[in-house]
Amino acid sequence: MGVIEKVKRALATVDGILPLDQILMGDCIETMRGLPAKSVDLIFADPPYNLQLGGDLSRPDGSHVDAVTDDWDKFDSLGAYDRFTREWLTEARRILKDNGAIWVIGSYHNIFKVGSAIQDLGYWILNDIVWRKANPMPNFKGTRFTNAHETLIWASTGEKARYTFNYRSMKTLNDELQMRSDWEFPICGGQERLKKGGVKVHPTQKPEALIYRILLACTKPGDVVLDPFFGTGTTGAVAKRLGRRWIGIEREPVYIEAAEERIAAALPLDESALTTMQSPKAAPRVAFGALVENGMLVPGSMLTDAKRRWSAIVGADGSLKSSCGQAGSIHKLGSLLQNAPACNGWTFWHYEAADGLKPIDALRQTYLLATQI
Amino acid sequence: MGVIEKVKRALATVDGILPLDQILMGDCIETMRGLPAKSVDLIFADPPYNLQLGGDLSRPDGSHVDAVTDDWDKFDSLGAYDRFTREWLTEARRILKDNGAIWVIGSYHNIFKVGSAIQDLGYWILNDIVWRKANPMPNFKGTRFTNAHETLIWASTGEKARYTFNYRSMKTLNDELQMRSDWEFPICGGQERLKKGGVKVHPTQKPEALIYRILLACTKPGDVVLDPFFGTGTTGAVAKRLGRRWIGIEREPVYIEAAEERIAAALPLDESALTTMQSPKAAPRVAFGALVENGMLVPGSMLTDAKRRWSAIVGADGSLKSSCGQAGSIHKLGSLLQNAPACNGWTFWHYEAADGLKPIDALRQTYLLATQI
DNA sequence: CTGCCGACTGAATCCGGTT
DNA sequence: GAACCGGATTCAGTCGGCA
Repeated sequence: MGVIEKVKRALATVDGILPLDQILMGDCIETMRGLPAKSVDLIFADPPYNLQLGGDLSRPDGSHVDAVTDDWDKFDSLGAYDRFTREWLTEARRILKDNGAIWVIGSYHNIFKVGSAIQDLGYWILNDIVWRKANPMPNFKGTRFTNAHETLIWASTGEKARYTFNYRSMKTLNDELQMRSDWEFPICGGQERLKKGGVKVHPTQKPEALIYRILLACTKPGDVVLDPFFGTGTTGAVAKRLGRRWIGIEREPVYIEAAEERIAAALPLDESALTTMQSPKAAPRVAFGALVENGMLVPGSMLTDAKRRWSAIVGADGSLKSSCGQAGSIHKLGSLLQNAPACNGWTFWHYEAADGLKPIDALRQTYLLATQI
Repeated sequence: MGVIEKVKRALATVDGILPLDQILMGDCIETMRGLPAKSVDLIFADPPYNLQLGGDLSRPDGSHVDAVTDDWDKFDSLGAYDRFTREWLTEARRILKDNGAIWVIGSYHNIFKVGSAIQDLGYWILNDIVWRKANPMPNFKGTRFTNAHETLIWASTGEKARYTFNYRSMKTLNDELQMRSDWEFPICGGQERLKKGGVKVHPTQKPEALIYRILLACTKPGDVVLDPFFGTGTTGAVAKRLGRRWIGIEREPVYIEAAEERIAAALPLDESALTTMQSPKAAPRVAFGALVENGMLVPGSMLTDAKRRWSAIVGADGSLKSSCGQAGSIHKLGSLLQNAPACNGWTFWHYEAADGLKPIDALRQTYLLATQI
């Protein structure tokens, strides 16, 4: 640990001052002990899964599967993993504000231990969320079902605790349907996947779209998000983009270095580039929010109707806000402004393209083309 | 309990004879204790979820836990549910054959306790499966994500245990793609939903399609399926349709009555429909040498791989010899040349047919057809 | 510049019968 | 029970090379 980190941790401990927008190098549990009680709004945690892989695995074509063999995923026994889980979850609950909440992601290897501990420690589960992978690794030997999803648990600090849930944002993001407990995203790859010398920096980097949705749903701008298993800093990068404050805890200097660089390059929303995220596999129906989530339309950009009589600003959740303060989905705001009973937002709203005004439906078509074929 | 049931249970206990295709009335755990060890092939269990609903929780002895009003009670109910879960899962493991398996369905209220117990008791989790509800109940208050799925756990009796998985059947069922761990079905309604006087008989009747896929994937015709929380007998009805034997345990006479009626009306599929896609493993083994013996390949002829990178000469004994002097079976030489841990010689090696290069597996298929019919 | 083809890859508890 | 060895087994997507 460097001098600066030591000073930061000392400050955090003695004065109750949070080391915001920083990575604390060190052991997860020990470092959490140095953070003040009831001080953060949200915790996102991607702990080791305790995979217990047997021998090598090869594909039908004979090539070798690159497994997660890192030391940080090794535990002596199921009991040891259980104790580790309960220890960090205990610290997490101490650090959370009363109205805070926690998200934990895992697979069947560990999520039942995590969920069980969460319940035992007095948290109150609000939902379990399924991340359906659009492109999971197949089961090469044909011995089981393709392991095509991971599970997230969302819990408040207790049964009576209040918590943040931006219901409208989620509904708008999902094209005016309630957001369900099953979410589909592709695994993290392509440009988004951090590499060094052509080799992936971290074996289990999570997609930004996943964290984006969580932070959008469960935090307000300015809220403090703690990630005790920071890795290469997906949580930090998304928090910065969304105007949230963040704290990361990470043990491995290699990951920290990659994360620092990555977060420094991340742009807050109104400046962020068009291609920050990978396209997800498209559902037949495209939610307007998906275009925003995937960077095809930048939050803060302006839409108008074809004759530029009305204009509106795109929100981070895929909502639109007009200059006179009205807001809603693309369809709802269109009908409001025109004082019409209904409106097809896809053809009504236009964006400024390089070669002139175009309906946002063109973006939807592009999106479909990019993701369907 | 009627006299007949008593006699049946006595038989099961004393003689190790299974009471097949019958509903045993009684407490789940107590009745399971009367069944012989290592006697059933599959257990499907839909235990009560009633963890956080206050007074609905039943203790293992059948008594009801009072409404949860304070922390002490909450801990007590959580602990009571945990003990109940571990008790019935312990009996289940005793009853299962070594090569048997168990499926349990639950929601976030109970599935983490169930999964944790399954791991602690020595079962080996094979997959967790997500049932995505096509038509879930919305979250009326808008306070959380729509709870649109339930989770199933599939586990064998231990890490090294064999288990049944009809891979080909599942792949065929899924349009020639591996079956994934996320399944979509509508909730049980319409004609399928059992009603009496317009009121649903059971509050949580599961769709037959769900059980159908499970039994098709994890049992063979004639296998014995036990459902310790039989309810209105979905497991029995599907088992009968699919030509599997079944045993149900249920406490409530109302459910039993509905189940008996329902199962009596269920029609078995005829045998031809039960013939599912076979794994190649089930086909008789053909020695490569047999093809040579039968003149389908002439000793001295040349085989190559699909890209003609390697070639070898067929020996009179069905061995292959490469130009660089290496020799062995079709599999061994394939792996040697490629420097791979393993190789399926049937698909690796090709012969020169009239219409181009073909895998020698085609010859095997011809041979099988000629000798089987 | 585009389009096609091949190589590569991702949190994976990944074989089974016979000697 | 260990060792042997026959032989079954993959989906979606990205990226680079080449025509």
